[in-house]
Amino acid sequence: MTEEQEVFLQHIQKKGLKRTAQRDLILDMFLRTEEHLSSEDLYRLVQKQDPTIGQTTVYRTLKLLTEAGLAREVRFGDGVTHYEHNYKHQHHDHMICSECGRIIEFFSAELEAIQDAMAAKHRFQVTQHLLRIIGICAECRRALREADKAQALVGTGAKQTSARAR
Amino acid sequence: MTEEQEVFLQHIQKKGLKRTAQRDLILDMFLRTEEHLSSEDLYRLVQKQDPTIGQTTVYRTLKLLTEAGLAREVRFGDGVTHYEHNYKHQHHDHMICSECGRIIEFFSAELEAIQDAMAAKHRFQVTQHLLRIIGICAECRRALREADKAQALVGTGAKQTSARAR
DNA sequence: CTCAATGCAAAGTATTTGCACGCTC
DNA sequence: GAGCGTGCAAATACTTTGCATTGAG
Repeated sequence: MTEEQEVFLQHIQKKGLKRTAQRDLILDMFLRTEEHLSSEDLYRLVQKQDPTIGQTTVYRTLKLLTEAGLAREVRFGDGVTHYEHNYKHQHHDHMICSECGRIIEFFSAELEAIQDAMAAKHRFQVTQHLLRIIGICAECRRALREADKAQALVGTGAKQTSARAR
Repeated sequence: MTEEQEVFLQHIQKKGLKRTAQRDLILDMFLRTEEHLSSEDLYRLVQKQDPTIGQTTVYRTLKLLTEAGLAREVRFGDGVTHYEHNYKHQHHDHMICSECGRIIEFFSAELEAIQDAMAAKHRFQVTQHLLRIIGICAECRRALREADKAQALVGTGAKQTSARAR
């Protein structure tokens, strides 16, 4: 039994809820995945193990995991709620590449400190914070540069877009 | 004709689009409002001036304003897209009170600098960034403290929620 | 006179809820 | 056994799309 499972059980019991095979499986699949999962993603993973499980249960269980402090909701702005590990995981922020969708996690103690200072200045009691940097990752930048180079060699006036919208 | 209207017209023309009474009105109402508007909010405002205008047009025009650089999409995580002024407005971030929904805008040059430094470290080219601090604002904190105090005086075991969910 | 814009209704997404049945505690 | 949990379908909330009509350039 992992520490996370302990935490989950304790939360379950404290709230007078029940342990079920579905919840166990969903937690298990969630823990195995070190990525940002949407409910849909997790649903698909869980389905492979037990096709009878319902989408609704995954939604509900993710809420439960969030309450228990095991998961954290992250919204990247595409209308889908993603979840990531939150138990004994240091808080971190995200850079999102608008070209390839890659997500880079990073952490800066300075950043955290300044955020806290700003909050204190407004006598605002922080519950959580979320920082999202959107832009173009190193690889996509290189790819784009090469595309432009190729383009320059062709030297025609043909309109080709080297940058794409998301 | 304000500068913003110029910008809008230029964008319209550059893209071979057309100027319409609806677009003018929507832009006008948007400019008059120094708040974070959802499409729904703006729709209601615009309706007062011209009840024949459709929700769809407001959605479409807000996208247009965003393209033109006049508006900026902000998602606070409640599933609704909000828009705020973006033309010659300094970038700023938000603290959101989970009790009353109040939104406090703030800016920190240090914060911006560190974000840029973090991005540079990952050779990530920043397009935009978004920082959201969620917590409890000064007023709600005070209200909650007072509620707790009153509660303590009563001294009963009666369950009263001093904190509310959103 | 052409093509974009509009408004409506319908379709899409993502998520939540009502409900009858099944399973923990 | 009592009540929570489950899966389904339906509902909801926000946003986008198809389409016929209207209107700008």
